Amino acid sequence: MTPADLSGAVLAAVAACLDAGEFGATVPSEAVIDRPKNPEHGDYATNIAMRLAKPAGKPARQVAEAIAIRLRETTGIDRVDVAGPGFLNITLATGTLGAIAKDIVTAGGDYGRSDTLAGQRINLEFVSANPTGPVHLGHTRWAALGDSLHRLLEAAGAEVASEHYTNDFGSQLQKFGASLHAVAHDEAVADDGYHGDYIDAVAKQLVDADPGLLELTGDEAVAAFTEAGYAQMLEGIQHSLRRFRVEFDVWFSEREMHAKGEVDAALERLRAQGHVYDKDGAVWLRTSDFGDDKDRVLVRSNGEKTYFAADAAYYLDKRGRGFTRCVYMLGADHHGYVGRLRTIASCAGDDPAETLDVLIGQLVKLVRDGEELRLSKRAGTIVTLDDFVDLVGVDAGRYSLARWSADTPLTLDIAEITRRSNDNPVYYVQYAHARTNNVARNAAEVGIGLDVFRPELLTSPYEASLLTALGEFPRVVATAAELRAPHRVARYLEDLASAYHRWYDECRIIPTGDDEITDVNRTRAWVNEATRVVLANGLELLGVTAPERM
RNA sequence: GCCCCCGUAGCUCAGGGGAUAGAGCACCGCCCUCCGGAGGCGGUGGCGCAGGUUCGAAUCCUGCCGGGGGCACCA
Repeated sequence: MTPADLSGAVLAAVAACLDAGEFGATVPSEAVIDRPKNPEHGDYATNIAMRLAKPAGKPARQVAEAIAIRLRETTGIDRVDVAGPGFLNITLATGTLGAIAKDIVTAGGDYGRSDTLAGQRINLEFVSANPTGPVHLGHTRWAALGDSLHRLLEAAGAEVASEHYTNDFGSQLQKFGASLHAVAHDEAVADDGYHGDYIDAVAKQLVDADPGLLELTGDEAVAAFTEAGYAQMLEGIQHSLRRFRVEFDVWFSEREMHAKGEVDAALERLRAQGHVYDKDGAVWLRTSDFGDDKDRVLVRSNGEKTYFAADAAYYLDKRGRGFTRCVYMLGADHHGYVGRLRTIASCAGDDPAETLDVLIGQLVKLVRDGEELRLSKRAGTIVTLDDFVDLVGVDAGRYSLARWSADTPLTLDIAEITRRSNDNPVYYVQYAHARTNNVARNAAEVGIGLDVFRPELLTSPYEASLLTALGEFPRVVATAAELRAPHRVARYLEDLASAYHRWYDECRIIPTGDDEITDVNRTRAWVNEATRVVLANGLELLGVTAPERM
């Protein structure tokens, strides 16, 4: 019996109470099923009686007693106790609880998938690194979280496209090209140009590949460096991300959007909807109508379209492609943009609460030997995605970034996240997975396979806590997707690994010495396999490998 | 001045109204006749402050204090 089944049973019991006139209320749409922290409180608990107490006009414990009487008649439920202010503490019959092991093994890679977000078409934009520099540590946090979220949303049944917006249009790219040009000619780079060490390296690479670049003069020369540098950086960005196991469905070019006239079309559309006006030679969007503190410029008096205009067009483009929801993952330094994105949506006639989801990620710091590794493009000591992967590896890197909520500033200690011991959550979880494989191999050698399954034999409290933990997985995936919080999956896997290790210590799959192999051992092999499945599925959602041996 | 995020153990952080607030690090201990000790068990120690909503608040609301980040005809 899964938590979802149990929820249904509880609601049925409530309905039976209402039919019998025990109290007046309506049947809620769902019953919240908790896993109590204290094992004395049963396998599961629900607070439904306390929620119904008010509409019923009766004390919660009285409501609970009435529900408990009905619930006790449910097949598979061993005990129902009313406790505290009106909790219903439920203990399942051992065979009922254990049955889930077989369900999980049968479902295999599909276990954890659901249709809770079915029908949603989600555009998920993240990283969107400017092609004027490498992918840095801030992007890397989003790369790990964004790619995991992509996997999570799909697992929850949504149709998802992950997208990287490449800002390959406008003055920044030109400044980048001018900087490369200057360095290649041993000239000083402008103060507002690009200065990192990588500029020297890229300029040298470009010239080595095409010495003719140095022969060009004037605007043509800068343009050539701009294009060659852009191509080089974009390829580098794509390579770095792929190495980090991050895949994008769409690489969106701002330049192409301009070329197709989409930005002009967007301006016209907004103008037709009455939100655009001209003042001081510039074109403005009346964002103040939607809560912004002042209006924003779309086209400057010199005729150049602002980044904001492109963003408006980009949003309209996404909606035009049929996405019902646009998720933006932005760094904390861009949070001022949230309001303006909402305004764009409002001006376009959308309800931002329905179509827009902006996630703000706080900064990441990397610490080694108690000292912060500096992240500063200007100083040329930028920490890049590639540096990060070189230092800690893809698995430890992805896991360490994905296990923390995006909205807290994060400090990672390199020594801590690369340690190969149980101190380190990524190895702790991976080791648990390797251990399930190892146990299965050893079990197979002595003739214990997945043939006999008698769940009523799984009577240990360690088994109960492992089995209820396994049963949580689909709900964890669904809520993590809904809250856009991949770290919940990581935390869950750590809990699961812990429950597994404890169970492994207490409940042997392979008998000791000359002890005979029994159906208990055979049934436990299913529990071991179910755990393997869930750990593998969970790690897959995080983009972390699940090794069979370590 | 206005806006956003964050204040939970000595440190890094989990806890989307529920029972005795958790994990790792650090510190102090314990467990290998037995499926991998990359494991298990135990101890020390905490919700910034003040109100409010609720049967019940770390969680929701308000104010204050502290930290971070934003408020361009830049991107």
